[in-house]
Amino acid sequence: MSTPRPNDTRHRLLEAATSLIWESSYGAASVEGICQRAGVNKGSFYHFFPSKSELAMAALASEWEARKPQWDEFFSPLVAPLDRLRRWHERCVEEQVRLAAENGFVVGCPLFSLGSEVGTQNEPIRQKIDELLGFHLCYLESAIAEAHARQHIHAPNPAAKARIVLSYVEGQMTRARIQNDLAPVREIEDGVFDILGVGASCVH
Amino acid sequence: MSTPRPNDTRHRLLEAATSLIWESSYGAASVEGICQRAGVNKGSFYHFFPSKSELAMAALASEWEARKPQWDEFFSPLVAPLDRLRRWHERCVEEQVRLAAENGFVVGCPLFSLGSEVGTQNEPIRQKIDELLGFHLCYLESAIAEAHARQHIHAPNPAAKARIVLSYVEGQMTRARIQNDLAPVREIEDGVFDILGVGASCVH
DNA sequence: CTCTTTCTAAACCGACCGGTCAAATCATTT
DNA sequence: AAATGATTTGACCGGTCGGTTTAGAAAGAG
Repeated sequence: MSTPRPNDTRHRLLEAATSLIWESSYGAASVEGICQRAGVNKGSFYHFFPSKSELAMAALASEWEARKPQWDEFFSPLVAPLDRLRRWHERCVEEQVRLAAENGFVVGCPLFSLGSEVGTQNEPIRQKIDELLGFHLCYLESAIAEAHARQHIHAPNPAAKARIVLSYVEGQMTRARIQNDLAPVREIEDGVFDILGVGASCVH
Repeated sequence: MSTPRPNDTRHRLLEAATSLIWESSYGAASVEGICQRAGVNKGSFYHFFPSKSELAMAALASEWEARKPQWDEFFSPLVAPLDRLRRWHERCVEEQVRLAAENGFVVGCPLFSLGSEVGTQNEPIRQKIDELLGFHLCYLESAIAEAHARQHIHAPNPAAKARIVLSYVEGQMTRARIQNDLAPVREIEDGVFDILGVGASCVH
């Protein structure tokens, strides 16, 4: 009859951590602050997570788990390879616009922000982010390889091209955060297609 | 007769802050730690700088002041435009190799690391980094525009191309930090020339 | 030499940090 | 109803945070 809510507190903590770290930074997001946003006492925090860094890792894993289905959808083989990139970018812009409106400033990509912050300080988190970025790379490489196979673009080395595209995209996301301006996010699509050698007026 | 050393303490603080923030992060670099590395007491710190964030800004300004002559040299009009990029990249790799050996891990670009960490938290620092990244953009755009004018590459919109190259380069630098691997730094040159549409066996 | 300014030393501050704990409460099962 | 384990509470810990304070050393300037 009543709501089942299994592990509601744990879930709220994960969400609070995700949003707080995303908005500010790992160092600036205190355990106290995370608990406050989750409406939870600190004791409960340490009942579910052994430490702040373990929570961060769990939050990363949980975030990816929640996003993966959408990535699979965007990069579905049913979609033309270059359209996969278009839809994916479209979704990124939407999300950044929404978050910027909610928070008052552009937040960019949490993987890059968090990764470059704690990369030299916390090895487990570093590895986790490295793994997740590797997933991103896979999706990109797959689309690029298929676009090349169908001769939509010329990319004889899809893995190398995917690394270029990923670094460019993440660089733009981070520039957007640093400039506090959505423009770099919006121009990602043009930039990616420029990198892939697709004429601006080719499709769509 | 004795060493003149004007403002030696202030200078040591700037250097200590630069290296500590570069290696770890703004949040993780404490005032105490910075003073310790500089061999200075906290009282002296607050004699020269009103706050930690002001020190960070001064350190950024000082760093750029020290680096600018070299940038001007690398991007000198006497050098062929694409060679400017080559030498600049060469210097980046050297520096990252040295720092990685000194610190035990790849540090990447401090502007991006610091910028994405405090971008949403500290507006003055954000603006300062934005300004410095703007300088980088200018150097790149100039070289790209000239390479286009001399028909070494096709880049009818040098400003847009420069933004692509900068984001890619910074993205690779950050990936190097996150992966704790120098490979992304080393492949920047190939990536840049791929983006600029220069055939791999074109020059050099 | 003294006065004044610049700088350094070191103790000190309240706030907050990540993390702990024992007791209380809730939900299940028996 | 009793017992049991999972969950929640809020006070509490030592330590460190960014920053202040005050006394005095150094060093020119008159």
